Amino acid sequence: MAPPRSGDHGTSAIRELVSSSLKKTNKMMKKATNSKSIAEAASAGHGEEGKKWTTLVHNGVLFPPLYKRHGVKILYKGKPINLTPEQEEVATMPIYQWHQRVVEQRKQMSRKEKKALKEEREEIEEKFKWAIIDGVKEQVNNFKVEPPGLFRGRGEHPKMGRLKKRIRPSDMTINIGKSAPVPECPIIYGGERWKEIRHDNTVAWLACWKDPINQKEKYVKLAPSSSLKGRTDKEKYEKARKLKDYIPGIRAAYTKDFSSKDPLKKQIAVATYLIDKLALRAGNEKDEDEAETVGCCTLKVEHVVPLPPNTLKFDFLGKDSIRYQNQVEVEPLVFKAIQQFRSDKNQGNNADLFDLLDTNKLNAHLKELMPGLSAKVFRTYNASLTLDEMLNKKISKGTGDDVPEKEVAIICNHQRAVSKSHDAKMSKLDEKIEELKDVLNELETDLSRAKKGKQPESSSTINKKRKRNLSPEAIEKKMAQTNAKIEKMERDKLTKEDLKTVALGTSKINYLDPRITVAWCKRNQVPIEKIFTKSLLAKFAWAMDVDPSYRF
DNA sequence: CTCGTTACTTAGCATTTCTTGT
DNA sequence: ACAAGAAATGCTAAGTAACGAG
Repeated sequence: MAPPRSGDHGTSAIRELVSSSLKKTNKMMKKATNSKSIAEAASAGHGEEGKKWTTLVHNGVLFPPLYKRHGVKILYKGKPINLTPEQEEVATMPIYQWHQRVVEQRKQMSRKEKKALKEEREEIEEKFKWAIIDGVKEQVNNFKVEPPGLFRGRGEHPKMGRLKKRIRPSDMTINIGKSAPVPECPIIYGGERWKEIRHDNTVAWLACWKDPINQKEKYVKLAPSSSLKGRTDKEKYEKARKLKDYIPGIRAAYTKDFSSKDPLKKQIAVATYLIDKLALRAGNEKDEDEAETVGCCTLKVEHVVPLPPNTLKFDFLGKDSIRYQNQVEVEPLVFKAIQQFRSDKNQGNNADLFDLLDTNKLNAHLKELMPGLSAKVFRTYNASLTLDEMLNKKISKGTGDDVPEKEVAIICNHQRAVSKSHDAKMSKLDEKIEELKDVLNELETDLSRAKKGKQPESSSTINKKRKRNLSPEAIEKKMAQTNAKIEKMERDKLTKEDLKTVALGTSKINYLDPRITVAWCKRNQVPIEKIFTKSLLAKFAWAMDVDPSYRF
């Protein structure tokens, strides 16, 4: 029997790293692995309800270096002002040129210096990088404490520009196994204590603190490659697959409720329809001091415009203030319902479209239809099912004409800003295509001359070198190659333009059941490394042994 | 039921690293 | 050997959703 789950996750490289650094923590390991049998017993059966681990050992978190004074004074009414270190630190944050200079200095450093600095950094980080959970050494995701700075936020955030203050050990709660040594507070904070020490094995976090900007709890957790994360990720996809079995019934139920006399039922039905059909997010209520964004339940009248006979025009800012614009034909009853919801509201455009509804009620209703169902499951279901269908309908593999993930990214509205260099890249491609076309023209002249047994002309502006006297066949072959190059570049150009605002990575990380991809690779003899990066391979280690016939 | 709290996933963009063409 | 460009990773903000107290 394999040691606890270490065999089915992590690359050999990771394992090598692990074993080399294990020596240092050998003592702790011993203690942790001694309870292995308990851990196995827990995970073999169902374990205790809500229990995430039995033993947990880690070294806490790594704080950023304290601020180092530079002593440059700022002028106020022409006079230099004395600043306290704290004031100077904040004053330095908005000074763009100063930061540019720091960046420039770093660039100037030689390769060697950079490497040395990096190694030094890695040595410090090594200690915090790992946790031992139920006897297995796993990577910690975010062991570096977020440094202080000026808060930007996304979109029109009311708190933009606020100072995000430094996090200290006294802000930090540590969660760790009862028998594990409590990590020491860093000495630079001279005798400061952790805020609290907990031994809560019903949660997956190693440390937490309150974000000073939004007063929300933030957590230090294990990396996506960990078996704990892998397990929950797999469960997410299994739940989405279960929805597949329930979906006919769910659709029948909400279709029936489109004409319900109970107004709440009717709103739930229409909202569920939109979440199912358009993969909208649930839409929790938001505070005044957050950017004004919406999801399904928080849509306003102005966000959904009915265009007769049965089209809805959506236009609103969703998560991260990303604009959702879409125009879709809907069921006539849904169209009518939306018209009615809109006209019911006499407060105008800013009124809630689903005024009787919130995510609590919606999810409570979904739970009645399928155990564990909530709004977000529909996004996973929709994305994964779409990919599965795309990959299995196209028999003509490897044409490379279309990116199957694009469809999914568009459904989920995963967008990205057009890169600064996009236009430059496109014109460069154009240039190269023009060059190749010139080459082609010249080859054509050469060909007709060669056919008549003449030497090629050597007056080319492109190629000053004297040409070889090639046979017509050889020239034709060259022409075909050049043509193929041009066509490839034209295709590249099209896809590049097509995908310039589409973020393909988000769905790959969060919505697409990796087993679909792995199985497809197995069926088509495509190495999985071509599709998943190193970190995705680690994250999806649990999916690698899937049967080639797997369907979502 | 509502509200604040808690714990977790999902997200785009900045930064770093790798690859490629010269 | 190197710079430019592409790809990968890192960072942390911004969501979802469950839960418990009143």
